[in-house]
Amino acid sequence: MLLQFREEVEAALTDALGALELPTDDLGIERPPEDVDAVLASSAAFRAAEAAGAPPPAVAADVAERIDAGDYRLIGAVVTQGTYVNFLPSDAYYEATLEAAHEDDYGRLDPTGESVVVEHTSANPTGPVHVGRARNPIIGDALCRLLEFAGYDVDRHYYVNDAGRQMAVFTWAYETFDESDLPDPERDKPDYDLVRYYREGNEFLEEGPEAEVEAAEDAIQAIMQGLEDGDEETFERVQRVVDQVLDGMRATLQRLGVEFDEFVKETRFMRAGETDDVVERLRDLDEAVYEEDAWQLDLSAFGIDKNFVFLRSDGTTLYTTRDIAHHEWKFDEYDRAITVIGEDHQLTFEQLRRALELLGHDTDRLEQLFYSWVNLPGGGGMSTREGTGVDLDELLDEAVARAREEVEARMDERTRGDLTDEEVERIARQVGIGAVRYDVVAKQPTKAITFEWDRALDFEAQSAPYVQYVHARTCGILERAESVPQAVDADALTEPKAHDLLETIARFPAVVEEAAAAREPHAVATYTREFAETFNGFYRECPVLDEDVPDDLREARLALVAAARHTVANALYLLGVEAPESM
RNA sequence: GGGCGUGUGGCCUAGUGGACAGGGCGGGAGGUUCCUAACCUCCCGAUCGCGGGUUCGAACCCCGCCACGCCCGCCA
Repeated sequence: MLLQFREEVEAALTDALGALELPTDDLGIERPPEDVDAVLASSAAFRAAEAAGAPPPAVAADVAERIDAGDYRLIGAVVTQGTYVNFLPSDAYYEATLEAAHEDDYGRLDPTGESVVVEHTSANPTGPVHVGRARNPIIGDALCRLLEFAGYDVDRHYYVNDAGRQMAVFTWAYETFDESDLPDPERDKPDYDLVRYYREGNEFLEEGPEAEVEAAEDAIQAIMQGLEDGDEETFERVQRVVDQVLDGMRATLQRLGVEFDEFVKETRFMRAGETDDVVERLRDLDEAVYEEDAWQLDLSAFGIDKNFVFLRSDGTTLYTTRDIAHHEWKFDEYDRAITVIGEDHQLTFEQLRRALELLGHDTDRLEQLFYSWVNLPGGGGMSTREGTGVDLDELLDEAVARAREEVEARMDERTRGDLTDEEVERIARQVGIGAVRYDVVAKQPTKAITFEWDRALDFEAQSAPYVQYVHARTCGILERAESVPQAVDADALTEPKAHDLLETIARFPAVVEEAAAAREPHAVATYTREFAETFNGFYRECPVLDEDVPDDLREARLALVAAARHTVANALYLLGVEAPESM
């Protein structure tokens, strides 16, 4: 309802400033500090003071004077506080909020008619997903949920790098080494099984006897050439490895609640000839240069000193060359393309963007969301090839185990019956996985983070369980009440804490709109925290089911709790954090 | 050396031009015969990396510097 309130405030301010012959280009609408009793405020008087030839507070008073709250449905009163013009809500504002949030899908915005493909994760199918990469699926999936909720038509893609040198090495290693020479897999999953060959192969290439390494390089080269030439048998050999590893990785991502609409393989753009076509067109560009037997693009006009090599001297293409074909396909199929990608790919992505621009594409349709790496304490990075780091499976196991301990520790203090084993397991899973996702999604992606068990799995305040607990509380109340009233009178809700809660609920659709527009899922996490705090304030001061509560008040408070439940459930959904009905 | 990013109490973090910088962790003091205490209340604690500039007003914009991260491969 805040969105509608804002529209009224805009209209009111525009009219008032216009009537006073003051500029209306910057209305200065903002959200006031917590202790100010207004939904929105305007700081326009600061800037209008000079034009008005009067001190700012006097201008604010004039503006407020000009606005008749009675002309508006949602604005209850307009008051000044110093230079600020504050807009207070009407009874109808609370009424309308309660009514809107009665719906299960409260906060969902109207379809925009715009299609967008979000590519995220896209980790090379070389082995188990580790924590260093875990930011990508978590941020990417939250972004997808957010955009979809905000009315976009979203497709989720995982781009599979199945054609690079890495995969050629992997395929060669898989076909060359014998399982009996490898260590036992860390888990009974195909990605853990196969990564042993990949690691063994890389080690061999680095430290093996020179002559044998040379022979291996020939074999690897043959695989790459086979892919480039569209050789079916080579494709199948590589796919045998790729598909197995991918199955394992997909299973891990599924534990996190992350799923995709499509796994797009880069070989697809080689088989049908799109990549060759891209090479042709790049070669025809004025910026194309042929140096040291390789075709390159001179991007110095864009401030990129490093030449972008798009065709190796051996005639094979590079990752980014294939990615150009991939993105041309995205441009054909979707209105917008967003890629969630590690900051270490910034230069490559810039080269991709510029190349696409030179090929005549409108690259404003291409967006990227960079996140920085997760490091290990002590400064080490995580590498699949070297086998360093913490596997995502390991993190999730540990998270659930710690959550289980927490649930069991709280069993003794429970005032309401024991939990069954299934319930303990369900809560542990929801809380453990939720804590991991929340911890990652709540932070700005550009900030570097260092992985620490205790911090990642802290179930105290400002974590998923804190918010999940609020959801469980709403469910607890509603379950006991048995029925939620259909039509209620919001006028019965007079306490400040009830109004605070309604105002916070009213903000939700605006939070969705702004977070989606800015591509900032973490803003939703910030909101859930504020929401939980506000709900707990209401919970403390406004009993719902107490015998002393009169019927009409009880009904109104029940409706408010139902509205709160829909809001927090949807907010958690956007973050990919499950909303337990009890915990 | 160049490019991109980050710098907010002891630690983590929100806040991209406006009302005393908001939370959490930690430390201290309290709260439950009452809808789930994974909760709440109060207290302790900040030269918003440093220096300049723009502005009525700067954590936020501009310039310089410092620190840290990432990139600068015919890898992905």
